[in-house]
Amino acid sequence: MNETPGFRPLYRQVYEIVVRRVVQGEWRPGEALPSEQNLARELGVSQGTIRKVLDALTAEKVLVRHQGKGTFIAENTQERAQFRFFRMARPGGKRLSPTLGSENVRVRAARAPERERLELAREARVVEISRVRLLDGVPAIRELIVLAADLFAGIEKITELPNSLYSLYQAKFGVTIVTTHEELSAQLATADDHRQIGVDIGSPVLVIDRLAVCLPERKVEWRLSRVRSDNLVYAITLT
Amino acid sequence: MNETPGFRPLYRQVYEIVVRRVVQGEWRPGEALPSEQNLARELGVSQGTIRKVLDALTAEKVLVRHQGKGTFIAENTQERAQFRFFRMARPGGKRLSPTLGSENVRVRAARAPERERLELAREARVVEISRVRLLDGVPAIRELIVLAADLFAGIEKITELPNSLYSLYQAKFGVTIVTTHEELSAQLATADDHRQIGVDIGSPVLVIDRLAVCLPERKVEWRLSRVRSDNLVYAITLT
DNA sequence: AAGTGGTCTAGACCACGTC
DNA sequence: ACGTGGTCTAGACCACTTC
Repeated sequence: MNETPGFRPLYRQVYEIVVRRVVQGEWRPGEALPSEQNLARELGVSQGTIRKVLDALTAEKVLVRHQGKGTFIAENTQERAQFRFFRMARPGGKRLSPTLGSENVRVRAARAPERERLELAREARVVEISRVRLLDGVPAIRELIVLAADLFAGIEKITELPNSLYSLYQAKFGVTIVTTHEELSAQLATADDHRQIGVDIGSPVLVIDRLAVCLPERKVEWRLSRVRSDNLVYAITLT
Repeated sequence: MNETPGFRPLYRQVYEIVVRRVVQGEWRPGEALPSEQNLARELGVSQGTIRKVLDALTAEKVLVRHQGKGTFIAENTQERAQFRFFRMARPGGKRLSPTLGSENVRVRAARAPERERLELAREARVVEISRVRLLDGVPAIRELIVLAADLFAGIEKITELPNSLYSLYQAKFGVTIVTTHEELSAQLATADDHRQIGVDIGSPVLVIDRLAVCLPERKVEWRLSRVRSDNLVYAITLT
């Protein structure tokens, strides 16, 4: 008579404990966690069990481990965040990093489609960021970003937003993006595209509709990017 | 004085042994491998070590494991291969499965760009497959597929190619695709696009340039897909 | 009941980085 | 020399499947 209706392995519980402590900011980005031995003793489990947890969080890119040094909170540094979630490249090769063109930030009430995508309450507010980014100095991307305002209080007061917003989210607001869902399509350039990124009206643009999810599972950012498609590709490896 | 110039952990060597046996077809797709205990004994390592290897191959989707039953060679069934490497969907939701429109297969000498992409010798031959695929019954995708002919001898004699070629590659030619590199861009529909998938000339199409890599690392397929972009997206989750 | 993968432990030793 | 993560082992027990 073994019912075991809700069997949950020990490492699962330990995983949740560690995640909670990471999310609460017990260790800052770049800082080291206690060693495996110490964590194991502290939580009353064996080294093998805590190891399984730390390895899982490393696979999720929440932690980084260095043999001989320790286990650290992963830093969403500019470069790292860039190469992880920004996937534009030249055909056949070199990954690109965008630089900032112009930007515009405002806080306003959420509209219906935004509430739906971000799963917000009726009276919720959002931060809207619209900006133009350059590739090799040429205007190439239009971005419209919508954030759940409750998580990013005061972001509109930051004058110069960094290149990679995800490192800002982590450093200033404690929001770690771990997953994004993207939908790509091809569309024709509009008059606005022409004005902002200089493409001819009716030329092809790649449109990326992205929903970003943070560590304690929550949808926090909706981003629409329109990218000029001349001599430029979205590069991805599936495994 | 410990030089350890080429230190390689035991599980690495075991991994290569198991991969070799899988590639040589010692077990057929769907068939069970020996149990962990038996494999461990056979290879002279502990259960923990063989376990690490089998878990890695499971992560690579080469094996599938079922508690209480055993470890099996993963089958690239139609549905599975579809959902793994075919990423078209309706906006906001439902993944789609294509069906076959028309197809055309021929074997010919490799051209220069094909030799370069597939890393083929000067005198190599390739299989060229061009086909049109339907989504919900409507012509939607033009595919041009180029294969290294030496691995797929006789494929041109197969009259009706299956929906997912990757399951065919595995079942009939022992080629297991494990990775693909894709480059996406937006382009304008050509006269050929109009003829074959019915889009207006000058409307936007999503172009996917894919290079597929099989298990003992080798580039085996180059595929160019042109997809109509009305009410259709390429859906992907980044982690 | 028997066999499989999944979990968990305790302990040993190794490679790496730092002091 | 020391502490860290990385590897490897041996053994126990658990949950799941099949007979």
